[in-house]
Amino acid sequence: MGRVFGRTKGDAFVAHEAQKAIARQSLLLKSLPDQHVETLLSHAIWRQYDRGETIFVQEESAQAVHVVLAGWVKLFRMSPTGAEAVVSVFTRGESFGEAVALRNVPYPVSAEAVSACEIMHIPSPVLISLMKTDPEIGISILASTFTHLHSLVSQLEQLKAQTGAQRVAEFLLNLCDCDEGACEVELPYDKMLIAGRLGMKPESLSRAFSRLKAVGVKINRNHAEISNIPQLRDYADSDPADNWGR
Amino acid sequence: MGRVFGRTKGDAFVAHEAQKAIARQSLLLKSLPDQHVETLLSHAIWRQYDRGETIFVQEESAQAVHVVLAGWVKLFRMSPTGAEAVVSVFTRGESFGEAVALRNVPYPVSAEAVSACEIMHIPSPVLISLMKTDPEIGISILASTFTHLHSLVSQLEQLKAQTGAQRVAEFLLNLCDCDEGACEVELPYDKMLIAGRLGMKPESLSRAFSRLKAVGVKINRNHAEISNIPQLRDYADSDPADNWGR
DNA sequence: GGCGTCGCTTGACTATTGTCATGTTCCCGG
DNA sequence: CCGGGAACATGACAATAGTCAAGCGACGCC
Repeated sequence: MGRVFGRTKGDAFVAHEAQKAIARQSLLLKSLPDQHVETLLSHAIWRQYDRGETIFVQEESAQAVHVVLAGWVKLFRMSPTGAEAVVSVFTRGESFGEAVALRNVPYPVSAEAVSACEIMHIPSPVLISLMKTDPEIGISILASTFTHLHSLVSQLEQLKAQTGAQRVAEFLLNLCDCDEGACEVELPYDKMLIAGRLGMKPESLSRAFSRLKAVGVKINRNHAEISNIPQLRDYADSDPADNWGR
Repeated sequence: MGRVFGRTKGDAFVAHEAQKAIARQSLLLKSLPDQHVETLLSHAIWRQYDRGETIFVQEESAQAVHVVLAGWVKLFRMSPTGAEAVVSVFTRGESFGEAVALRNVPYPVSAEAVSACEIMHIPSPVLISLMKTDPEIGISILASTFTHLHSLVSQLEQLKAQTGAQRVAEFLLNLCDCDEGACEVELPYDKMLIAGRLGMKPESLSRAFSRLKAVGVKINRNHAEISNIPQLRDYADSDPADNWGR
């Protein structure tokens, strides 16, 4: 199998139109003029990764921006003691590594495929040279970066101000399309990862799910039923200090 | 007093050279060509704020990038229940609001002066027009933004992987100049804010300080003595699960 | 088709943190 | 110099989350 760079980091493939279409719809590219998009697509490196494969590791220096076309990718940090902190989880149409790629600094996190993945890598020199011809590209990159910044801020707020069960409730609510009545959703990746993403242990996640039964949530394998969305939202935003019935 | 825009948001003042010098050394400006720096300085709005004064609030739309010249500023989020989550605390030479200013989107956080402050505001139109002439500006802004991103990632890791006392230990270590032997530092702002910044209640911070006595830390008012920096670092990075002597 | 691994759940126990109440000290304004 | 209030410390208690251990069940591999 053709290993690019001779490293065991993903197998190269040739992009089909369907894959390019996904890339075009990504937050990073969708607001750029077509001409630039085509340039970027034609210089991109396309790879697929198996579940568990490493995409890059902390401290490695950044050479590309990554756009997920299919599958799920987690960004995480290892603390000196070996504890893993999941920083974010990305899927189809999302991109990461923007701010790092342009500065040639080391990644602050590691990235790993948590399911089979297809990823498009845009080499940073391509991006930089294009940016010199059109500052609009810079704005686009800033937009993506800001989205990440925003999501990190939200996570911080949640960790600091909510209990585990409440964070799980918000997680479920984000999965729902509708915003009232009942809803059924599939959990997008396994519970161990969900636990990590929400800053808790798998055991605590299990218990959080049990607790949510009281506010009309039923979990079966990776399938979740929410009987009353507003009720769940109330729970998620309620003050843990108030003695909520229970 | 001359309220700019007729709002009660800071008093305008005319910048002295000393203040401009601080601005020039800020991460945001220091790598830019002199010519651009002068343009930005000459278009900047200079204001001072009293302790407790609001600089901007969440949801307000961003119109400028902010550079702290003196004093301390906190960025925080209010959860629906009224709990406050401190996202970051900035001081002399640091800037915030870069990513938001360029997109004209609402701030995800509120900003408040926690001590008397002097702040330089660079209106975003000035920045944007300059960016169109020189994409290097975009890179500079991305650099600042990346620094914030990185610090948020570190905070997330700490919150997810360390106990309160360990976070306090890291906080103290960041305050030290030296990296071995003993050290004395002043706590830069009051303990309530430190507690917020580290994601805990003031009571927990008090207890964390007591605990740190066991690893050679003495706190007296806002003065801290660390008798052995490597020992403290070991403590901060040790695994809470291991039964560390105690 | 059996079997082992791994993800997941549950229970018992411990540790950490938040909450509430109380008391001290310090700072600021009369 | 004397209150009054805010910041801070401390104790008792409750709630929450982590740890350890055991057990279940699905999936893949031989």
